[in-house]
Amino acid sequence: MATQEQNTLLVAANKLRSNKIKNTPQRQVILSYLMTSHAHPSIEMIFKYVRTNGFSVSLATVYNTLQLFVDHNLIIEIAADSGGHMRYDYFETPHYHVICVNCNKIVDVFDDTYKENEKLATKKTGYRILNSQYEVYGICPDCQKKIDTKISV
Amino acid sequence: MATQEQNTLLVAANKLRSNKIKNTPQRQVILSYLMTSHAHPSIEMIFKYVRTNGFSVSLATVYNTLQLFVDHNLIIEIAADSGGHMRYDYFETPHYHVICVNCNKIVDVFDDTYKENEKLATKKTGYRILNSQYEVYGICPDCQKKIDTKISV
DNA sequence: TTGTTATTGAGAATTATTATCATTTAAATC
DNA sequence: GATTTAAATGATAATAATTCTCAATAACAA
Ligand SMILES: [Mn+2]
Ligand SMILES: [Mn+2]
Ligand SMILES: [Zn+2]
Ligand SMILES: [Zn+2]
Repeated sequence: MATQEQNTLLVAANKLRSNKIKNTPQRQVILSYLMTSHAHPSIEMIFKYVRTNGFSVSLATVYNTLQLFVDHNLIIEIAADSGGHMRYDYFETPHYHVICVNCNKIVDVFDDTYKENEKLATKKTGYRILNSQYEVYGICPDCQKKIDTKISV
Repeated sequence: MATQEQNTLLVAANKLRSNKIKNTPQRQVILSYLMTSHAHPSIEMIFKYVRTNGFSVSLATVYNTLQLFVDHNLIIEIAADSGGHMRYDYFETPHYHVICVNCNKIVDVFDDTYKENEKLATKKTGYRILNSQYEVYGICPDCQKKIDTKISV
C-alpha cells in the first residue's frame, strides 16, 4: 500500500511526464512539495525540505528546477519577502496572494475576478497576454494583535 | 525663467517637504526622475541618470533613497525584470503594469478596478490591507513582430 | 542492453545588496 | 549670517544571492 508521500511523488511524476519534462528524483520531490505545501516556500526552504526528506540535491539544481517549472507555467514566483527572497507556488487554480508586510506570511484567496483585467490590458496596450498576478499587502491577524498590544502598553 | 528640469526639481523638493523628508540634491533628482519618467527604471538606470545629469551620487545612496521612498509610499517596487532587477515607479495615481516577458518593457494601464479585490481580501483573510499591486505578463507589439518574423522565415 | 543526451552537484565566479564610518550637509536655532 | 546638531552621503568592505563550470551520473529511447 502506497504511503501519502509516495502517492504525491507519483502525481508529480505524471505531471512532469505530461509536460514532457524528464523525470528525476529531485524534480519529483520539488514539484510534489510545491503541489501539497501551502507555505509558498523560498529557495532555501525548498532546498532544506528536499534534503531532510532523504533526497540528495544541490542549490544549483533547486534554482534550475524552479526556473524550468516557471518556464512551463507550472509554478509562479512571488516577490513577497521583505528579505528580498523569491517565494514559489504551484499555480494550477487561479488565485491571488495576501502578504503580511511584517512577518511575510502569504495566504491564498481563491477568486479569479482579478483576471478580468486582462481583457482591458490587451485592448489598451496591444500586448499578447500570457498571464497575470495580483498581490495584496497588509498586516496579518497575528501581527495586528502584536502591534496593537505594543501600542497600548 | 526656470527650465523644465529646474521646475521638476522644485516639484520634487516640495513633495519631499510635504512628506517631512530632508531635502538633498540626490533625493530631489531621483524623485523628479521617477515622477517624470515612464521607463520604470532599475537601480542601475537611476544611478546612471543622476550622474549623467551632473549630480554626484553613490550606489548606496540610490539604494537608501529608493527604500526611503518605498517606506513613504511615494513609489512602488516592481519585480518585473527577468534579469532579476527591481524596477521603480512613482505611484500617485493607481494603475497597473503590463510587462513584456521578452524585452522587459513595462507600460501603464490607468484603471483602478483591480483595487476592488481588496475588499474581498479583507473579508476572506482578516488582514488589514495597506495596498495592492497587479501585474500582467505578455509579449509587447514590437516583440510580437520580431518573433512572428523569426517563425515565418 | 547500449548509446545519446540531459541532469546533477561541488565549488568557483559573479553579481546584487547591505554595512561601515569618516566626511559633508541640511536646516533648526541663535 | 553664524552656530549647532543630527542626518545624509559616498568610497569601499563585507555579505548574500545567483549563476557558471564541467566532470560524473542518470534518464530513457532505440
Ligand atoms: Mn498560492
Ligand atoms: Mn507605472
Ligand atoms: Zn504577519
Ligand atoms: Zn517586448
